[in-house]
Amino acid sequence: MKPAVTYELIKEDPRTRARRGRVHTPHGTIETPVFMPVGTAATVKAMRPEEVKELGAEIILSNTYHLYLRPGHEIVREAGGLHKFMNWDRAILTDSGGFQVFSLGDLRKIKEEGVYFRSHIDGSKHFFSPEKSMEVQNALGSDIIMAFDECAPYPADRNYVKNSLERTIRWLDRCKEAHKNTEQQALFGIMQGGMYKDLRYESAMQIVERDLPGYSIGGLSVGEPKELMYEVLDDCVEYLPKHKPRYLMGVGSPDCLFEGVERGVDMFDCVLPTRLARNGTAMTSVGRISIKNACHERDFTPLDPNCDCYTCRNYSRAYLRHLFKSNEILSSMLLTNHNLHFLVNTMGKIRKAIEEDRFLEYKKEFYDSYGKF
RNA sequence: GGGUGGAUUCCCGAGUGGCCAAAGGGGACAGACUGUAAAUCUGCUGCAACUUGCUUCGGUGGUUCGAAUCCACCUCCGCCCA
Repeated sequence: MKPAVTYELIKEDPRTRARRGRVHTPHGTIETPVFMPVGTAATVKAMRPEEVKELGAEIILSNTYHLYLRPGHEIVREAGGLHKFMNWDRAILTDSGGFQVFSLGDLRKIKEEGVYFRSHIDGSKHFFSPEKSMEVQNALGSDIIMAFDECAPYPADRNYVKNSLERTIRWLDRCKEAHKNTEQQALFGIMQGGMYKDLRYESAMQIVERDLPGYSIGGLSVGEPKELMYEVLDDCVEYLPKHKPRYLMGVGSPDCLFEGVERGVDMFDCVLPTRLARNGTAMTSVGRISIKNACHERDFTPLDPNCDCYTCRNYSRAYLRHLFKSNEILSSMLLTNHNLHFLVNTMGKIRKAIEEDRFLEYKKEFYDSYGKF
C-alpha cells in the first residue's frame, strides 16, 4: 500500500548536504526545501487563504491542541475536515499537541499514559494521549500528522531527556497503532534527545526503525545557542534516511533556514514571520526592520527595496508605521503578507540555487545583505 | 453682579503638611519574540551628575524646621443664582 505522503529526491548539492526534492501529498506536491507558514487556529493570522496561496505557500501548519479545544475536532469533522472548514485546498500538516506539553508550563502534568492539561482558555481539565492526538488529527484530516511527543526544555539534565525520549518512543508506537487513516494521512515521527548526541542517536534509531513516511527533528530552537543547535543538527540529519523528508520543527529565522538546508533539512515551520509581523517587525533583504521606530515616520520608501510583494509594491514605511501605531488591522495584514512572502520567496531562491549548484554562493550573498541576525 | 468648584510632570488623572520627582492610565521612545496561552510581553518617560544635587504641581507673596498640600491676593476655566 502506497503511503499518503512520499518523498522524491531530485538533486543533491555537491558541496553540502543541501538537497532539492518533492513531497507528494493528497493535496498537492510540495517543492522542498520548504518553509511552512503556521496557522494554529485554522487560519494563518491576518491572512486570507487566497493570499497565502498567492505567496506560493504549498503547505501550512495547524494545531491539534488548539482545534481540539476550540471549536472542537468533531465540529471540524462535521464541517467536512480542516481543508474544507478553512477553505485551504493545499496540504496541511498538524502538530500533535506535543509542543503545548512543552509550552503550557505549569498548566500540565506529564504521565506515562499521557498529559493532563488545563485549558489556557478557561482552565478546564483535559487529557491528551497518543490515542487522543491521533483521534483528533484523524478528525481534522490533515495530510501530515505528527506523533504525540514531549519536547524537552533547555537546559535539561541527561536523565530527564533520556526518560522523556524513551516515553516519546513508546508514545510513537501507540500513535502508529491508533492512527486509522494511513491512506490519506501520513504519520511523521519526532526525534528528541535534547542536546545530547548519543540520545539523539538513540532516538533516531528508534523512530527510523518504525519505518514512517517522514521524520522530524524536535527539541531544537528551545532557547539553546544557535551554534549548539547547528552542532546537534549536524548529527541529527546524519541519522535520518535519505529517501524520507526531514522536518526541523519550529525553526524560521532566515539564518536558521540556510543553516538547516545546508545540513540536509527539507521542511521548516515557524511562527516567527507572522508573529513578528503582528508585533511590528519586518524581515527584509537588508535585515530586520522595526516599523515602529521613529526613523520611519517620514520614510516614504518601501519596506524592502528588493521586494516585489503586494505590500512593498504599494505602501511606504511611513504608512505601515502609521497603521501599526494606530493599531489598525491592516498593519498586521500587510506586514504578515510581506514577512511570509519574504521567507517563502527566499526558500524558492534557495531551491533554485541548489538546482544550479550555487547554494553556498547564494547563502553568502544573502548573509552579506541581511547583516546581523 | 452674587455664590460655588477647579487649575498637578506630553495628555487624562490620583495626591490635602514630611515616607513626593509625585500613584494609575494613555501617549511617546526603545527592546524582546523561532513545532503561537503572543494584534503579546518588557523597559523607559523633569534635568544633570552616577547611589547625590538641582528645577517642578496656574502666578505672586506669606505661614512653617519642612508646602503640590495651609493663608492672602491675582489670572484663567466650569457650574448655579440674578
